Amino acid sequence: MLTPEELKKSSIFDGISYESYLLMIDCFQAVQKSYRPEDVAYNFERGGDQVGIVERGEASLIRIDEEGVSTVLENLTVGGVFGRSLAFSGSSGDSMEVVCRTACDVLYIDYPHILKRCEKACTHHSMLVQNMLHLISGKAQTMAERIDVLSRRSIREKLLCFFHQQTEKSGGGAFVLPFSLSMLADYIATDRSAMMREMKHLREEQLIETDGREIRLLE
Amino acid sequence: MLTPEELKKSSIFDGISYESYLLMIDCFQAVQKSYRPEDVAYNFERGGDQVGIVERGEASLIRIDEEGVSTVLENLTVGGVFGRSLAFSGSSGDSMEVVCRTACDVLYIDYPHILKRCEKACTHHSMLVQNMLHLISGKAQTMAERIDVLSRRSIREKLLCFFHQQTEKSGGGAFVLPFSLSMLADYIATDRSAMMREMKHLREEQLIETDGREIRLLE
DNA sequence: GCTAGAATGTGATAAATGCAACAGAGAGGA
DNA sequence: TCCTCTCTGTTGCATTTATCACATTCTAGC
Repeated sequence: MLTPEELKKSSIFDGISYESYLLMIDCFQAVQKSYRPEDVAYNFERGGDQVGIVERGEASLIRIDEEGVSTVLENLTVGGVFGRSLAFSGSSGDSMEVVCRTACDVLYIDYPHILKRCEKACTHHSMLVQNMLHLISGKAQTMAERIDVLSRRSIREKLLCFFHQQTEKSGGGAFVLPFSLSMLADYIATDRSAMMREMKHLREEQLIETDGREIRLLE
Repeated sequence: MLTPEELKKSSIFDGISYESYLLMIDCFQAVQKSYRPEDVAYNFERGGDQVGIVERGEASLIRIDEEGVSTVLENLTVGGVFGRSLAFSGSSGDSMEVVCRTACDVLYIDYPHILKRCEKACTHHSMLVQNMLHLISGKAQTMAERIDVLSRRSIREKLLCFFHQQTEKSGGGAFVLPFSLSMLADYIATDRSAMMREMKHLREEQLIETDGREIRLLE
C-alpha cells in the first residue's frame, strides 16, 4: 500500500485523493512491490492479467529466445507500463522477463478491471482509466519511434533515424545517448561491431561528431 | 455526423446512446469522413492534434523518406487509430500519410480533449476514454508484435517469428497471409527477392510448406 | 477474352553485415 | 592495491543480404 506521499508521485493514481485511493486498492487488487537491481520483476509466465507500472527506477523488458540469446525489447522508466496484454510473445519458444536495472517500485493492477465497468462504482475509476490512457499513449509513442528506426533498411539509416529522434528530443544540437553503445546496437537490432564500423564511417564522412556517448548530428 | 445505425457499429462511441452522442460530437469536434480507395486520409502535416479512428475499411500508414522510398509502417483495419500523438516522424525529412486501401470511413476526434477533463461535463466522456483505452491497447499489441519481428537479426528469424505469430492467431495449422508477399517483405523491412530466396530455403529444409499465400509451419 | 499492371519466382553479382577474436580503458569489489 | 567485468574500439574473413535483371503468373478492368 502506498503512503500519502508516494501517492502524490504516482503516475497511475494521479489526481486521486488518498481516501479514494484506499477505497480503490482493494477494488483493483493494486499491489506495490519493491525490487533491487538485477531482480526479475515479472516473467510473463504466471497466470493473471496484471499490468505493471514503474513508479520508481528503471527496468528492461527482455526477450530470451530458444538459443538463449537475449534482446532488450523495451526500456521502462517512470510511467512505463508492461504486461501480457500489452506485449506479445512471438515464437512460443522464447520467454520474456522484466529485469530491474536500478532499484524499482512497481505497482501491479488488474488490467481487465480497468477495461470493464466497476461494479462497486468507484467514484474515481474513470480518473484511473484516463491516467492509464495517458500511460499507454506514452508507450505507443515509444514503440512507434522504435518501429520507425527498426523499419530502416541499413545500419546507417537506422543510426541516422535514431540520432534524428534524439536530436529533436534534446531540442537540437548535441545529445547524450540514454544507454551504452552496446545497448544501442541491441536497440537497432544489429551486431555491435558492425554498428561501430558504421559510426566510424559516419564520423569520417563528417555526418556526425562523437565524444563518448555524446553525439552531434552535423547539418 | 453518424446515423443511429452507424453509431451502433462505432468502436469509439460503443455503449453511448444516440442522445449522448449528439451532445458529444460538438464537444469533441468529431467529424466523420468517407474515402475511396487510394485516397489520402491524413498527412501528418496540417496542424491540430486529431486522432483518426477507422470505422470501416482498411488503410495503411505510409512513411516516405527523403529519397522517395515509401514504407508501410502500419496496416489499419476497423478499430485502428492513428494521429500525430500516436506516431513519430523520425527524420524530419520524411513525410507520413494514411492511404486508404479500400473504401473507408474515418472518424476524427480532438485528442487533447479526451485526455483532459470535459468542461461541459459530458456524462459519457469517461465511456469514450475507456473505449479509447481499448483501441490504443489494441494498437500497442499490434506494435509490440511488429517490434518482436523487426528485432530479429536475420530474414530467416524474422519470417519464422512472423509465421509463429500468425499460426497462433489462426489457432494452429496453416494460415493465410493477411497481405501480399511484397508487403510482407516491407513489413519485415527487407528486400523482397532476398525474402523470397529465404522462403525457398525454408521450404527446402522442410520448415514450412507454402501454397500461394497459404503457409504452414512444420513442427 | 484481352490487356496492362501488379505480384510472384528465380538467378548472378556486388555490397553490407555478422562473427570471432583481440586489446585498451574504466568501474567497482575483494 | 589487484582483479574482474563490462564497455569501447578495431580488424579479417565468412555469410547474408541487397541490387538488378528477367520470365512467369495472377488480377482487375475494358
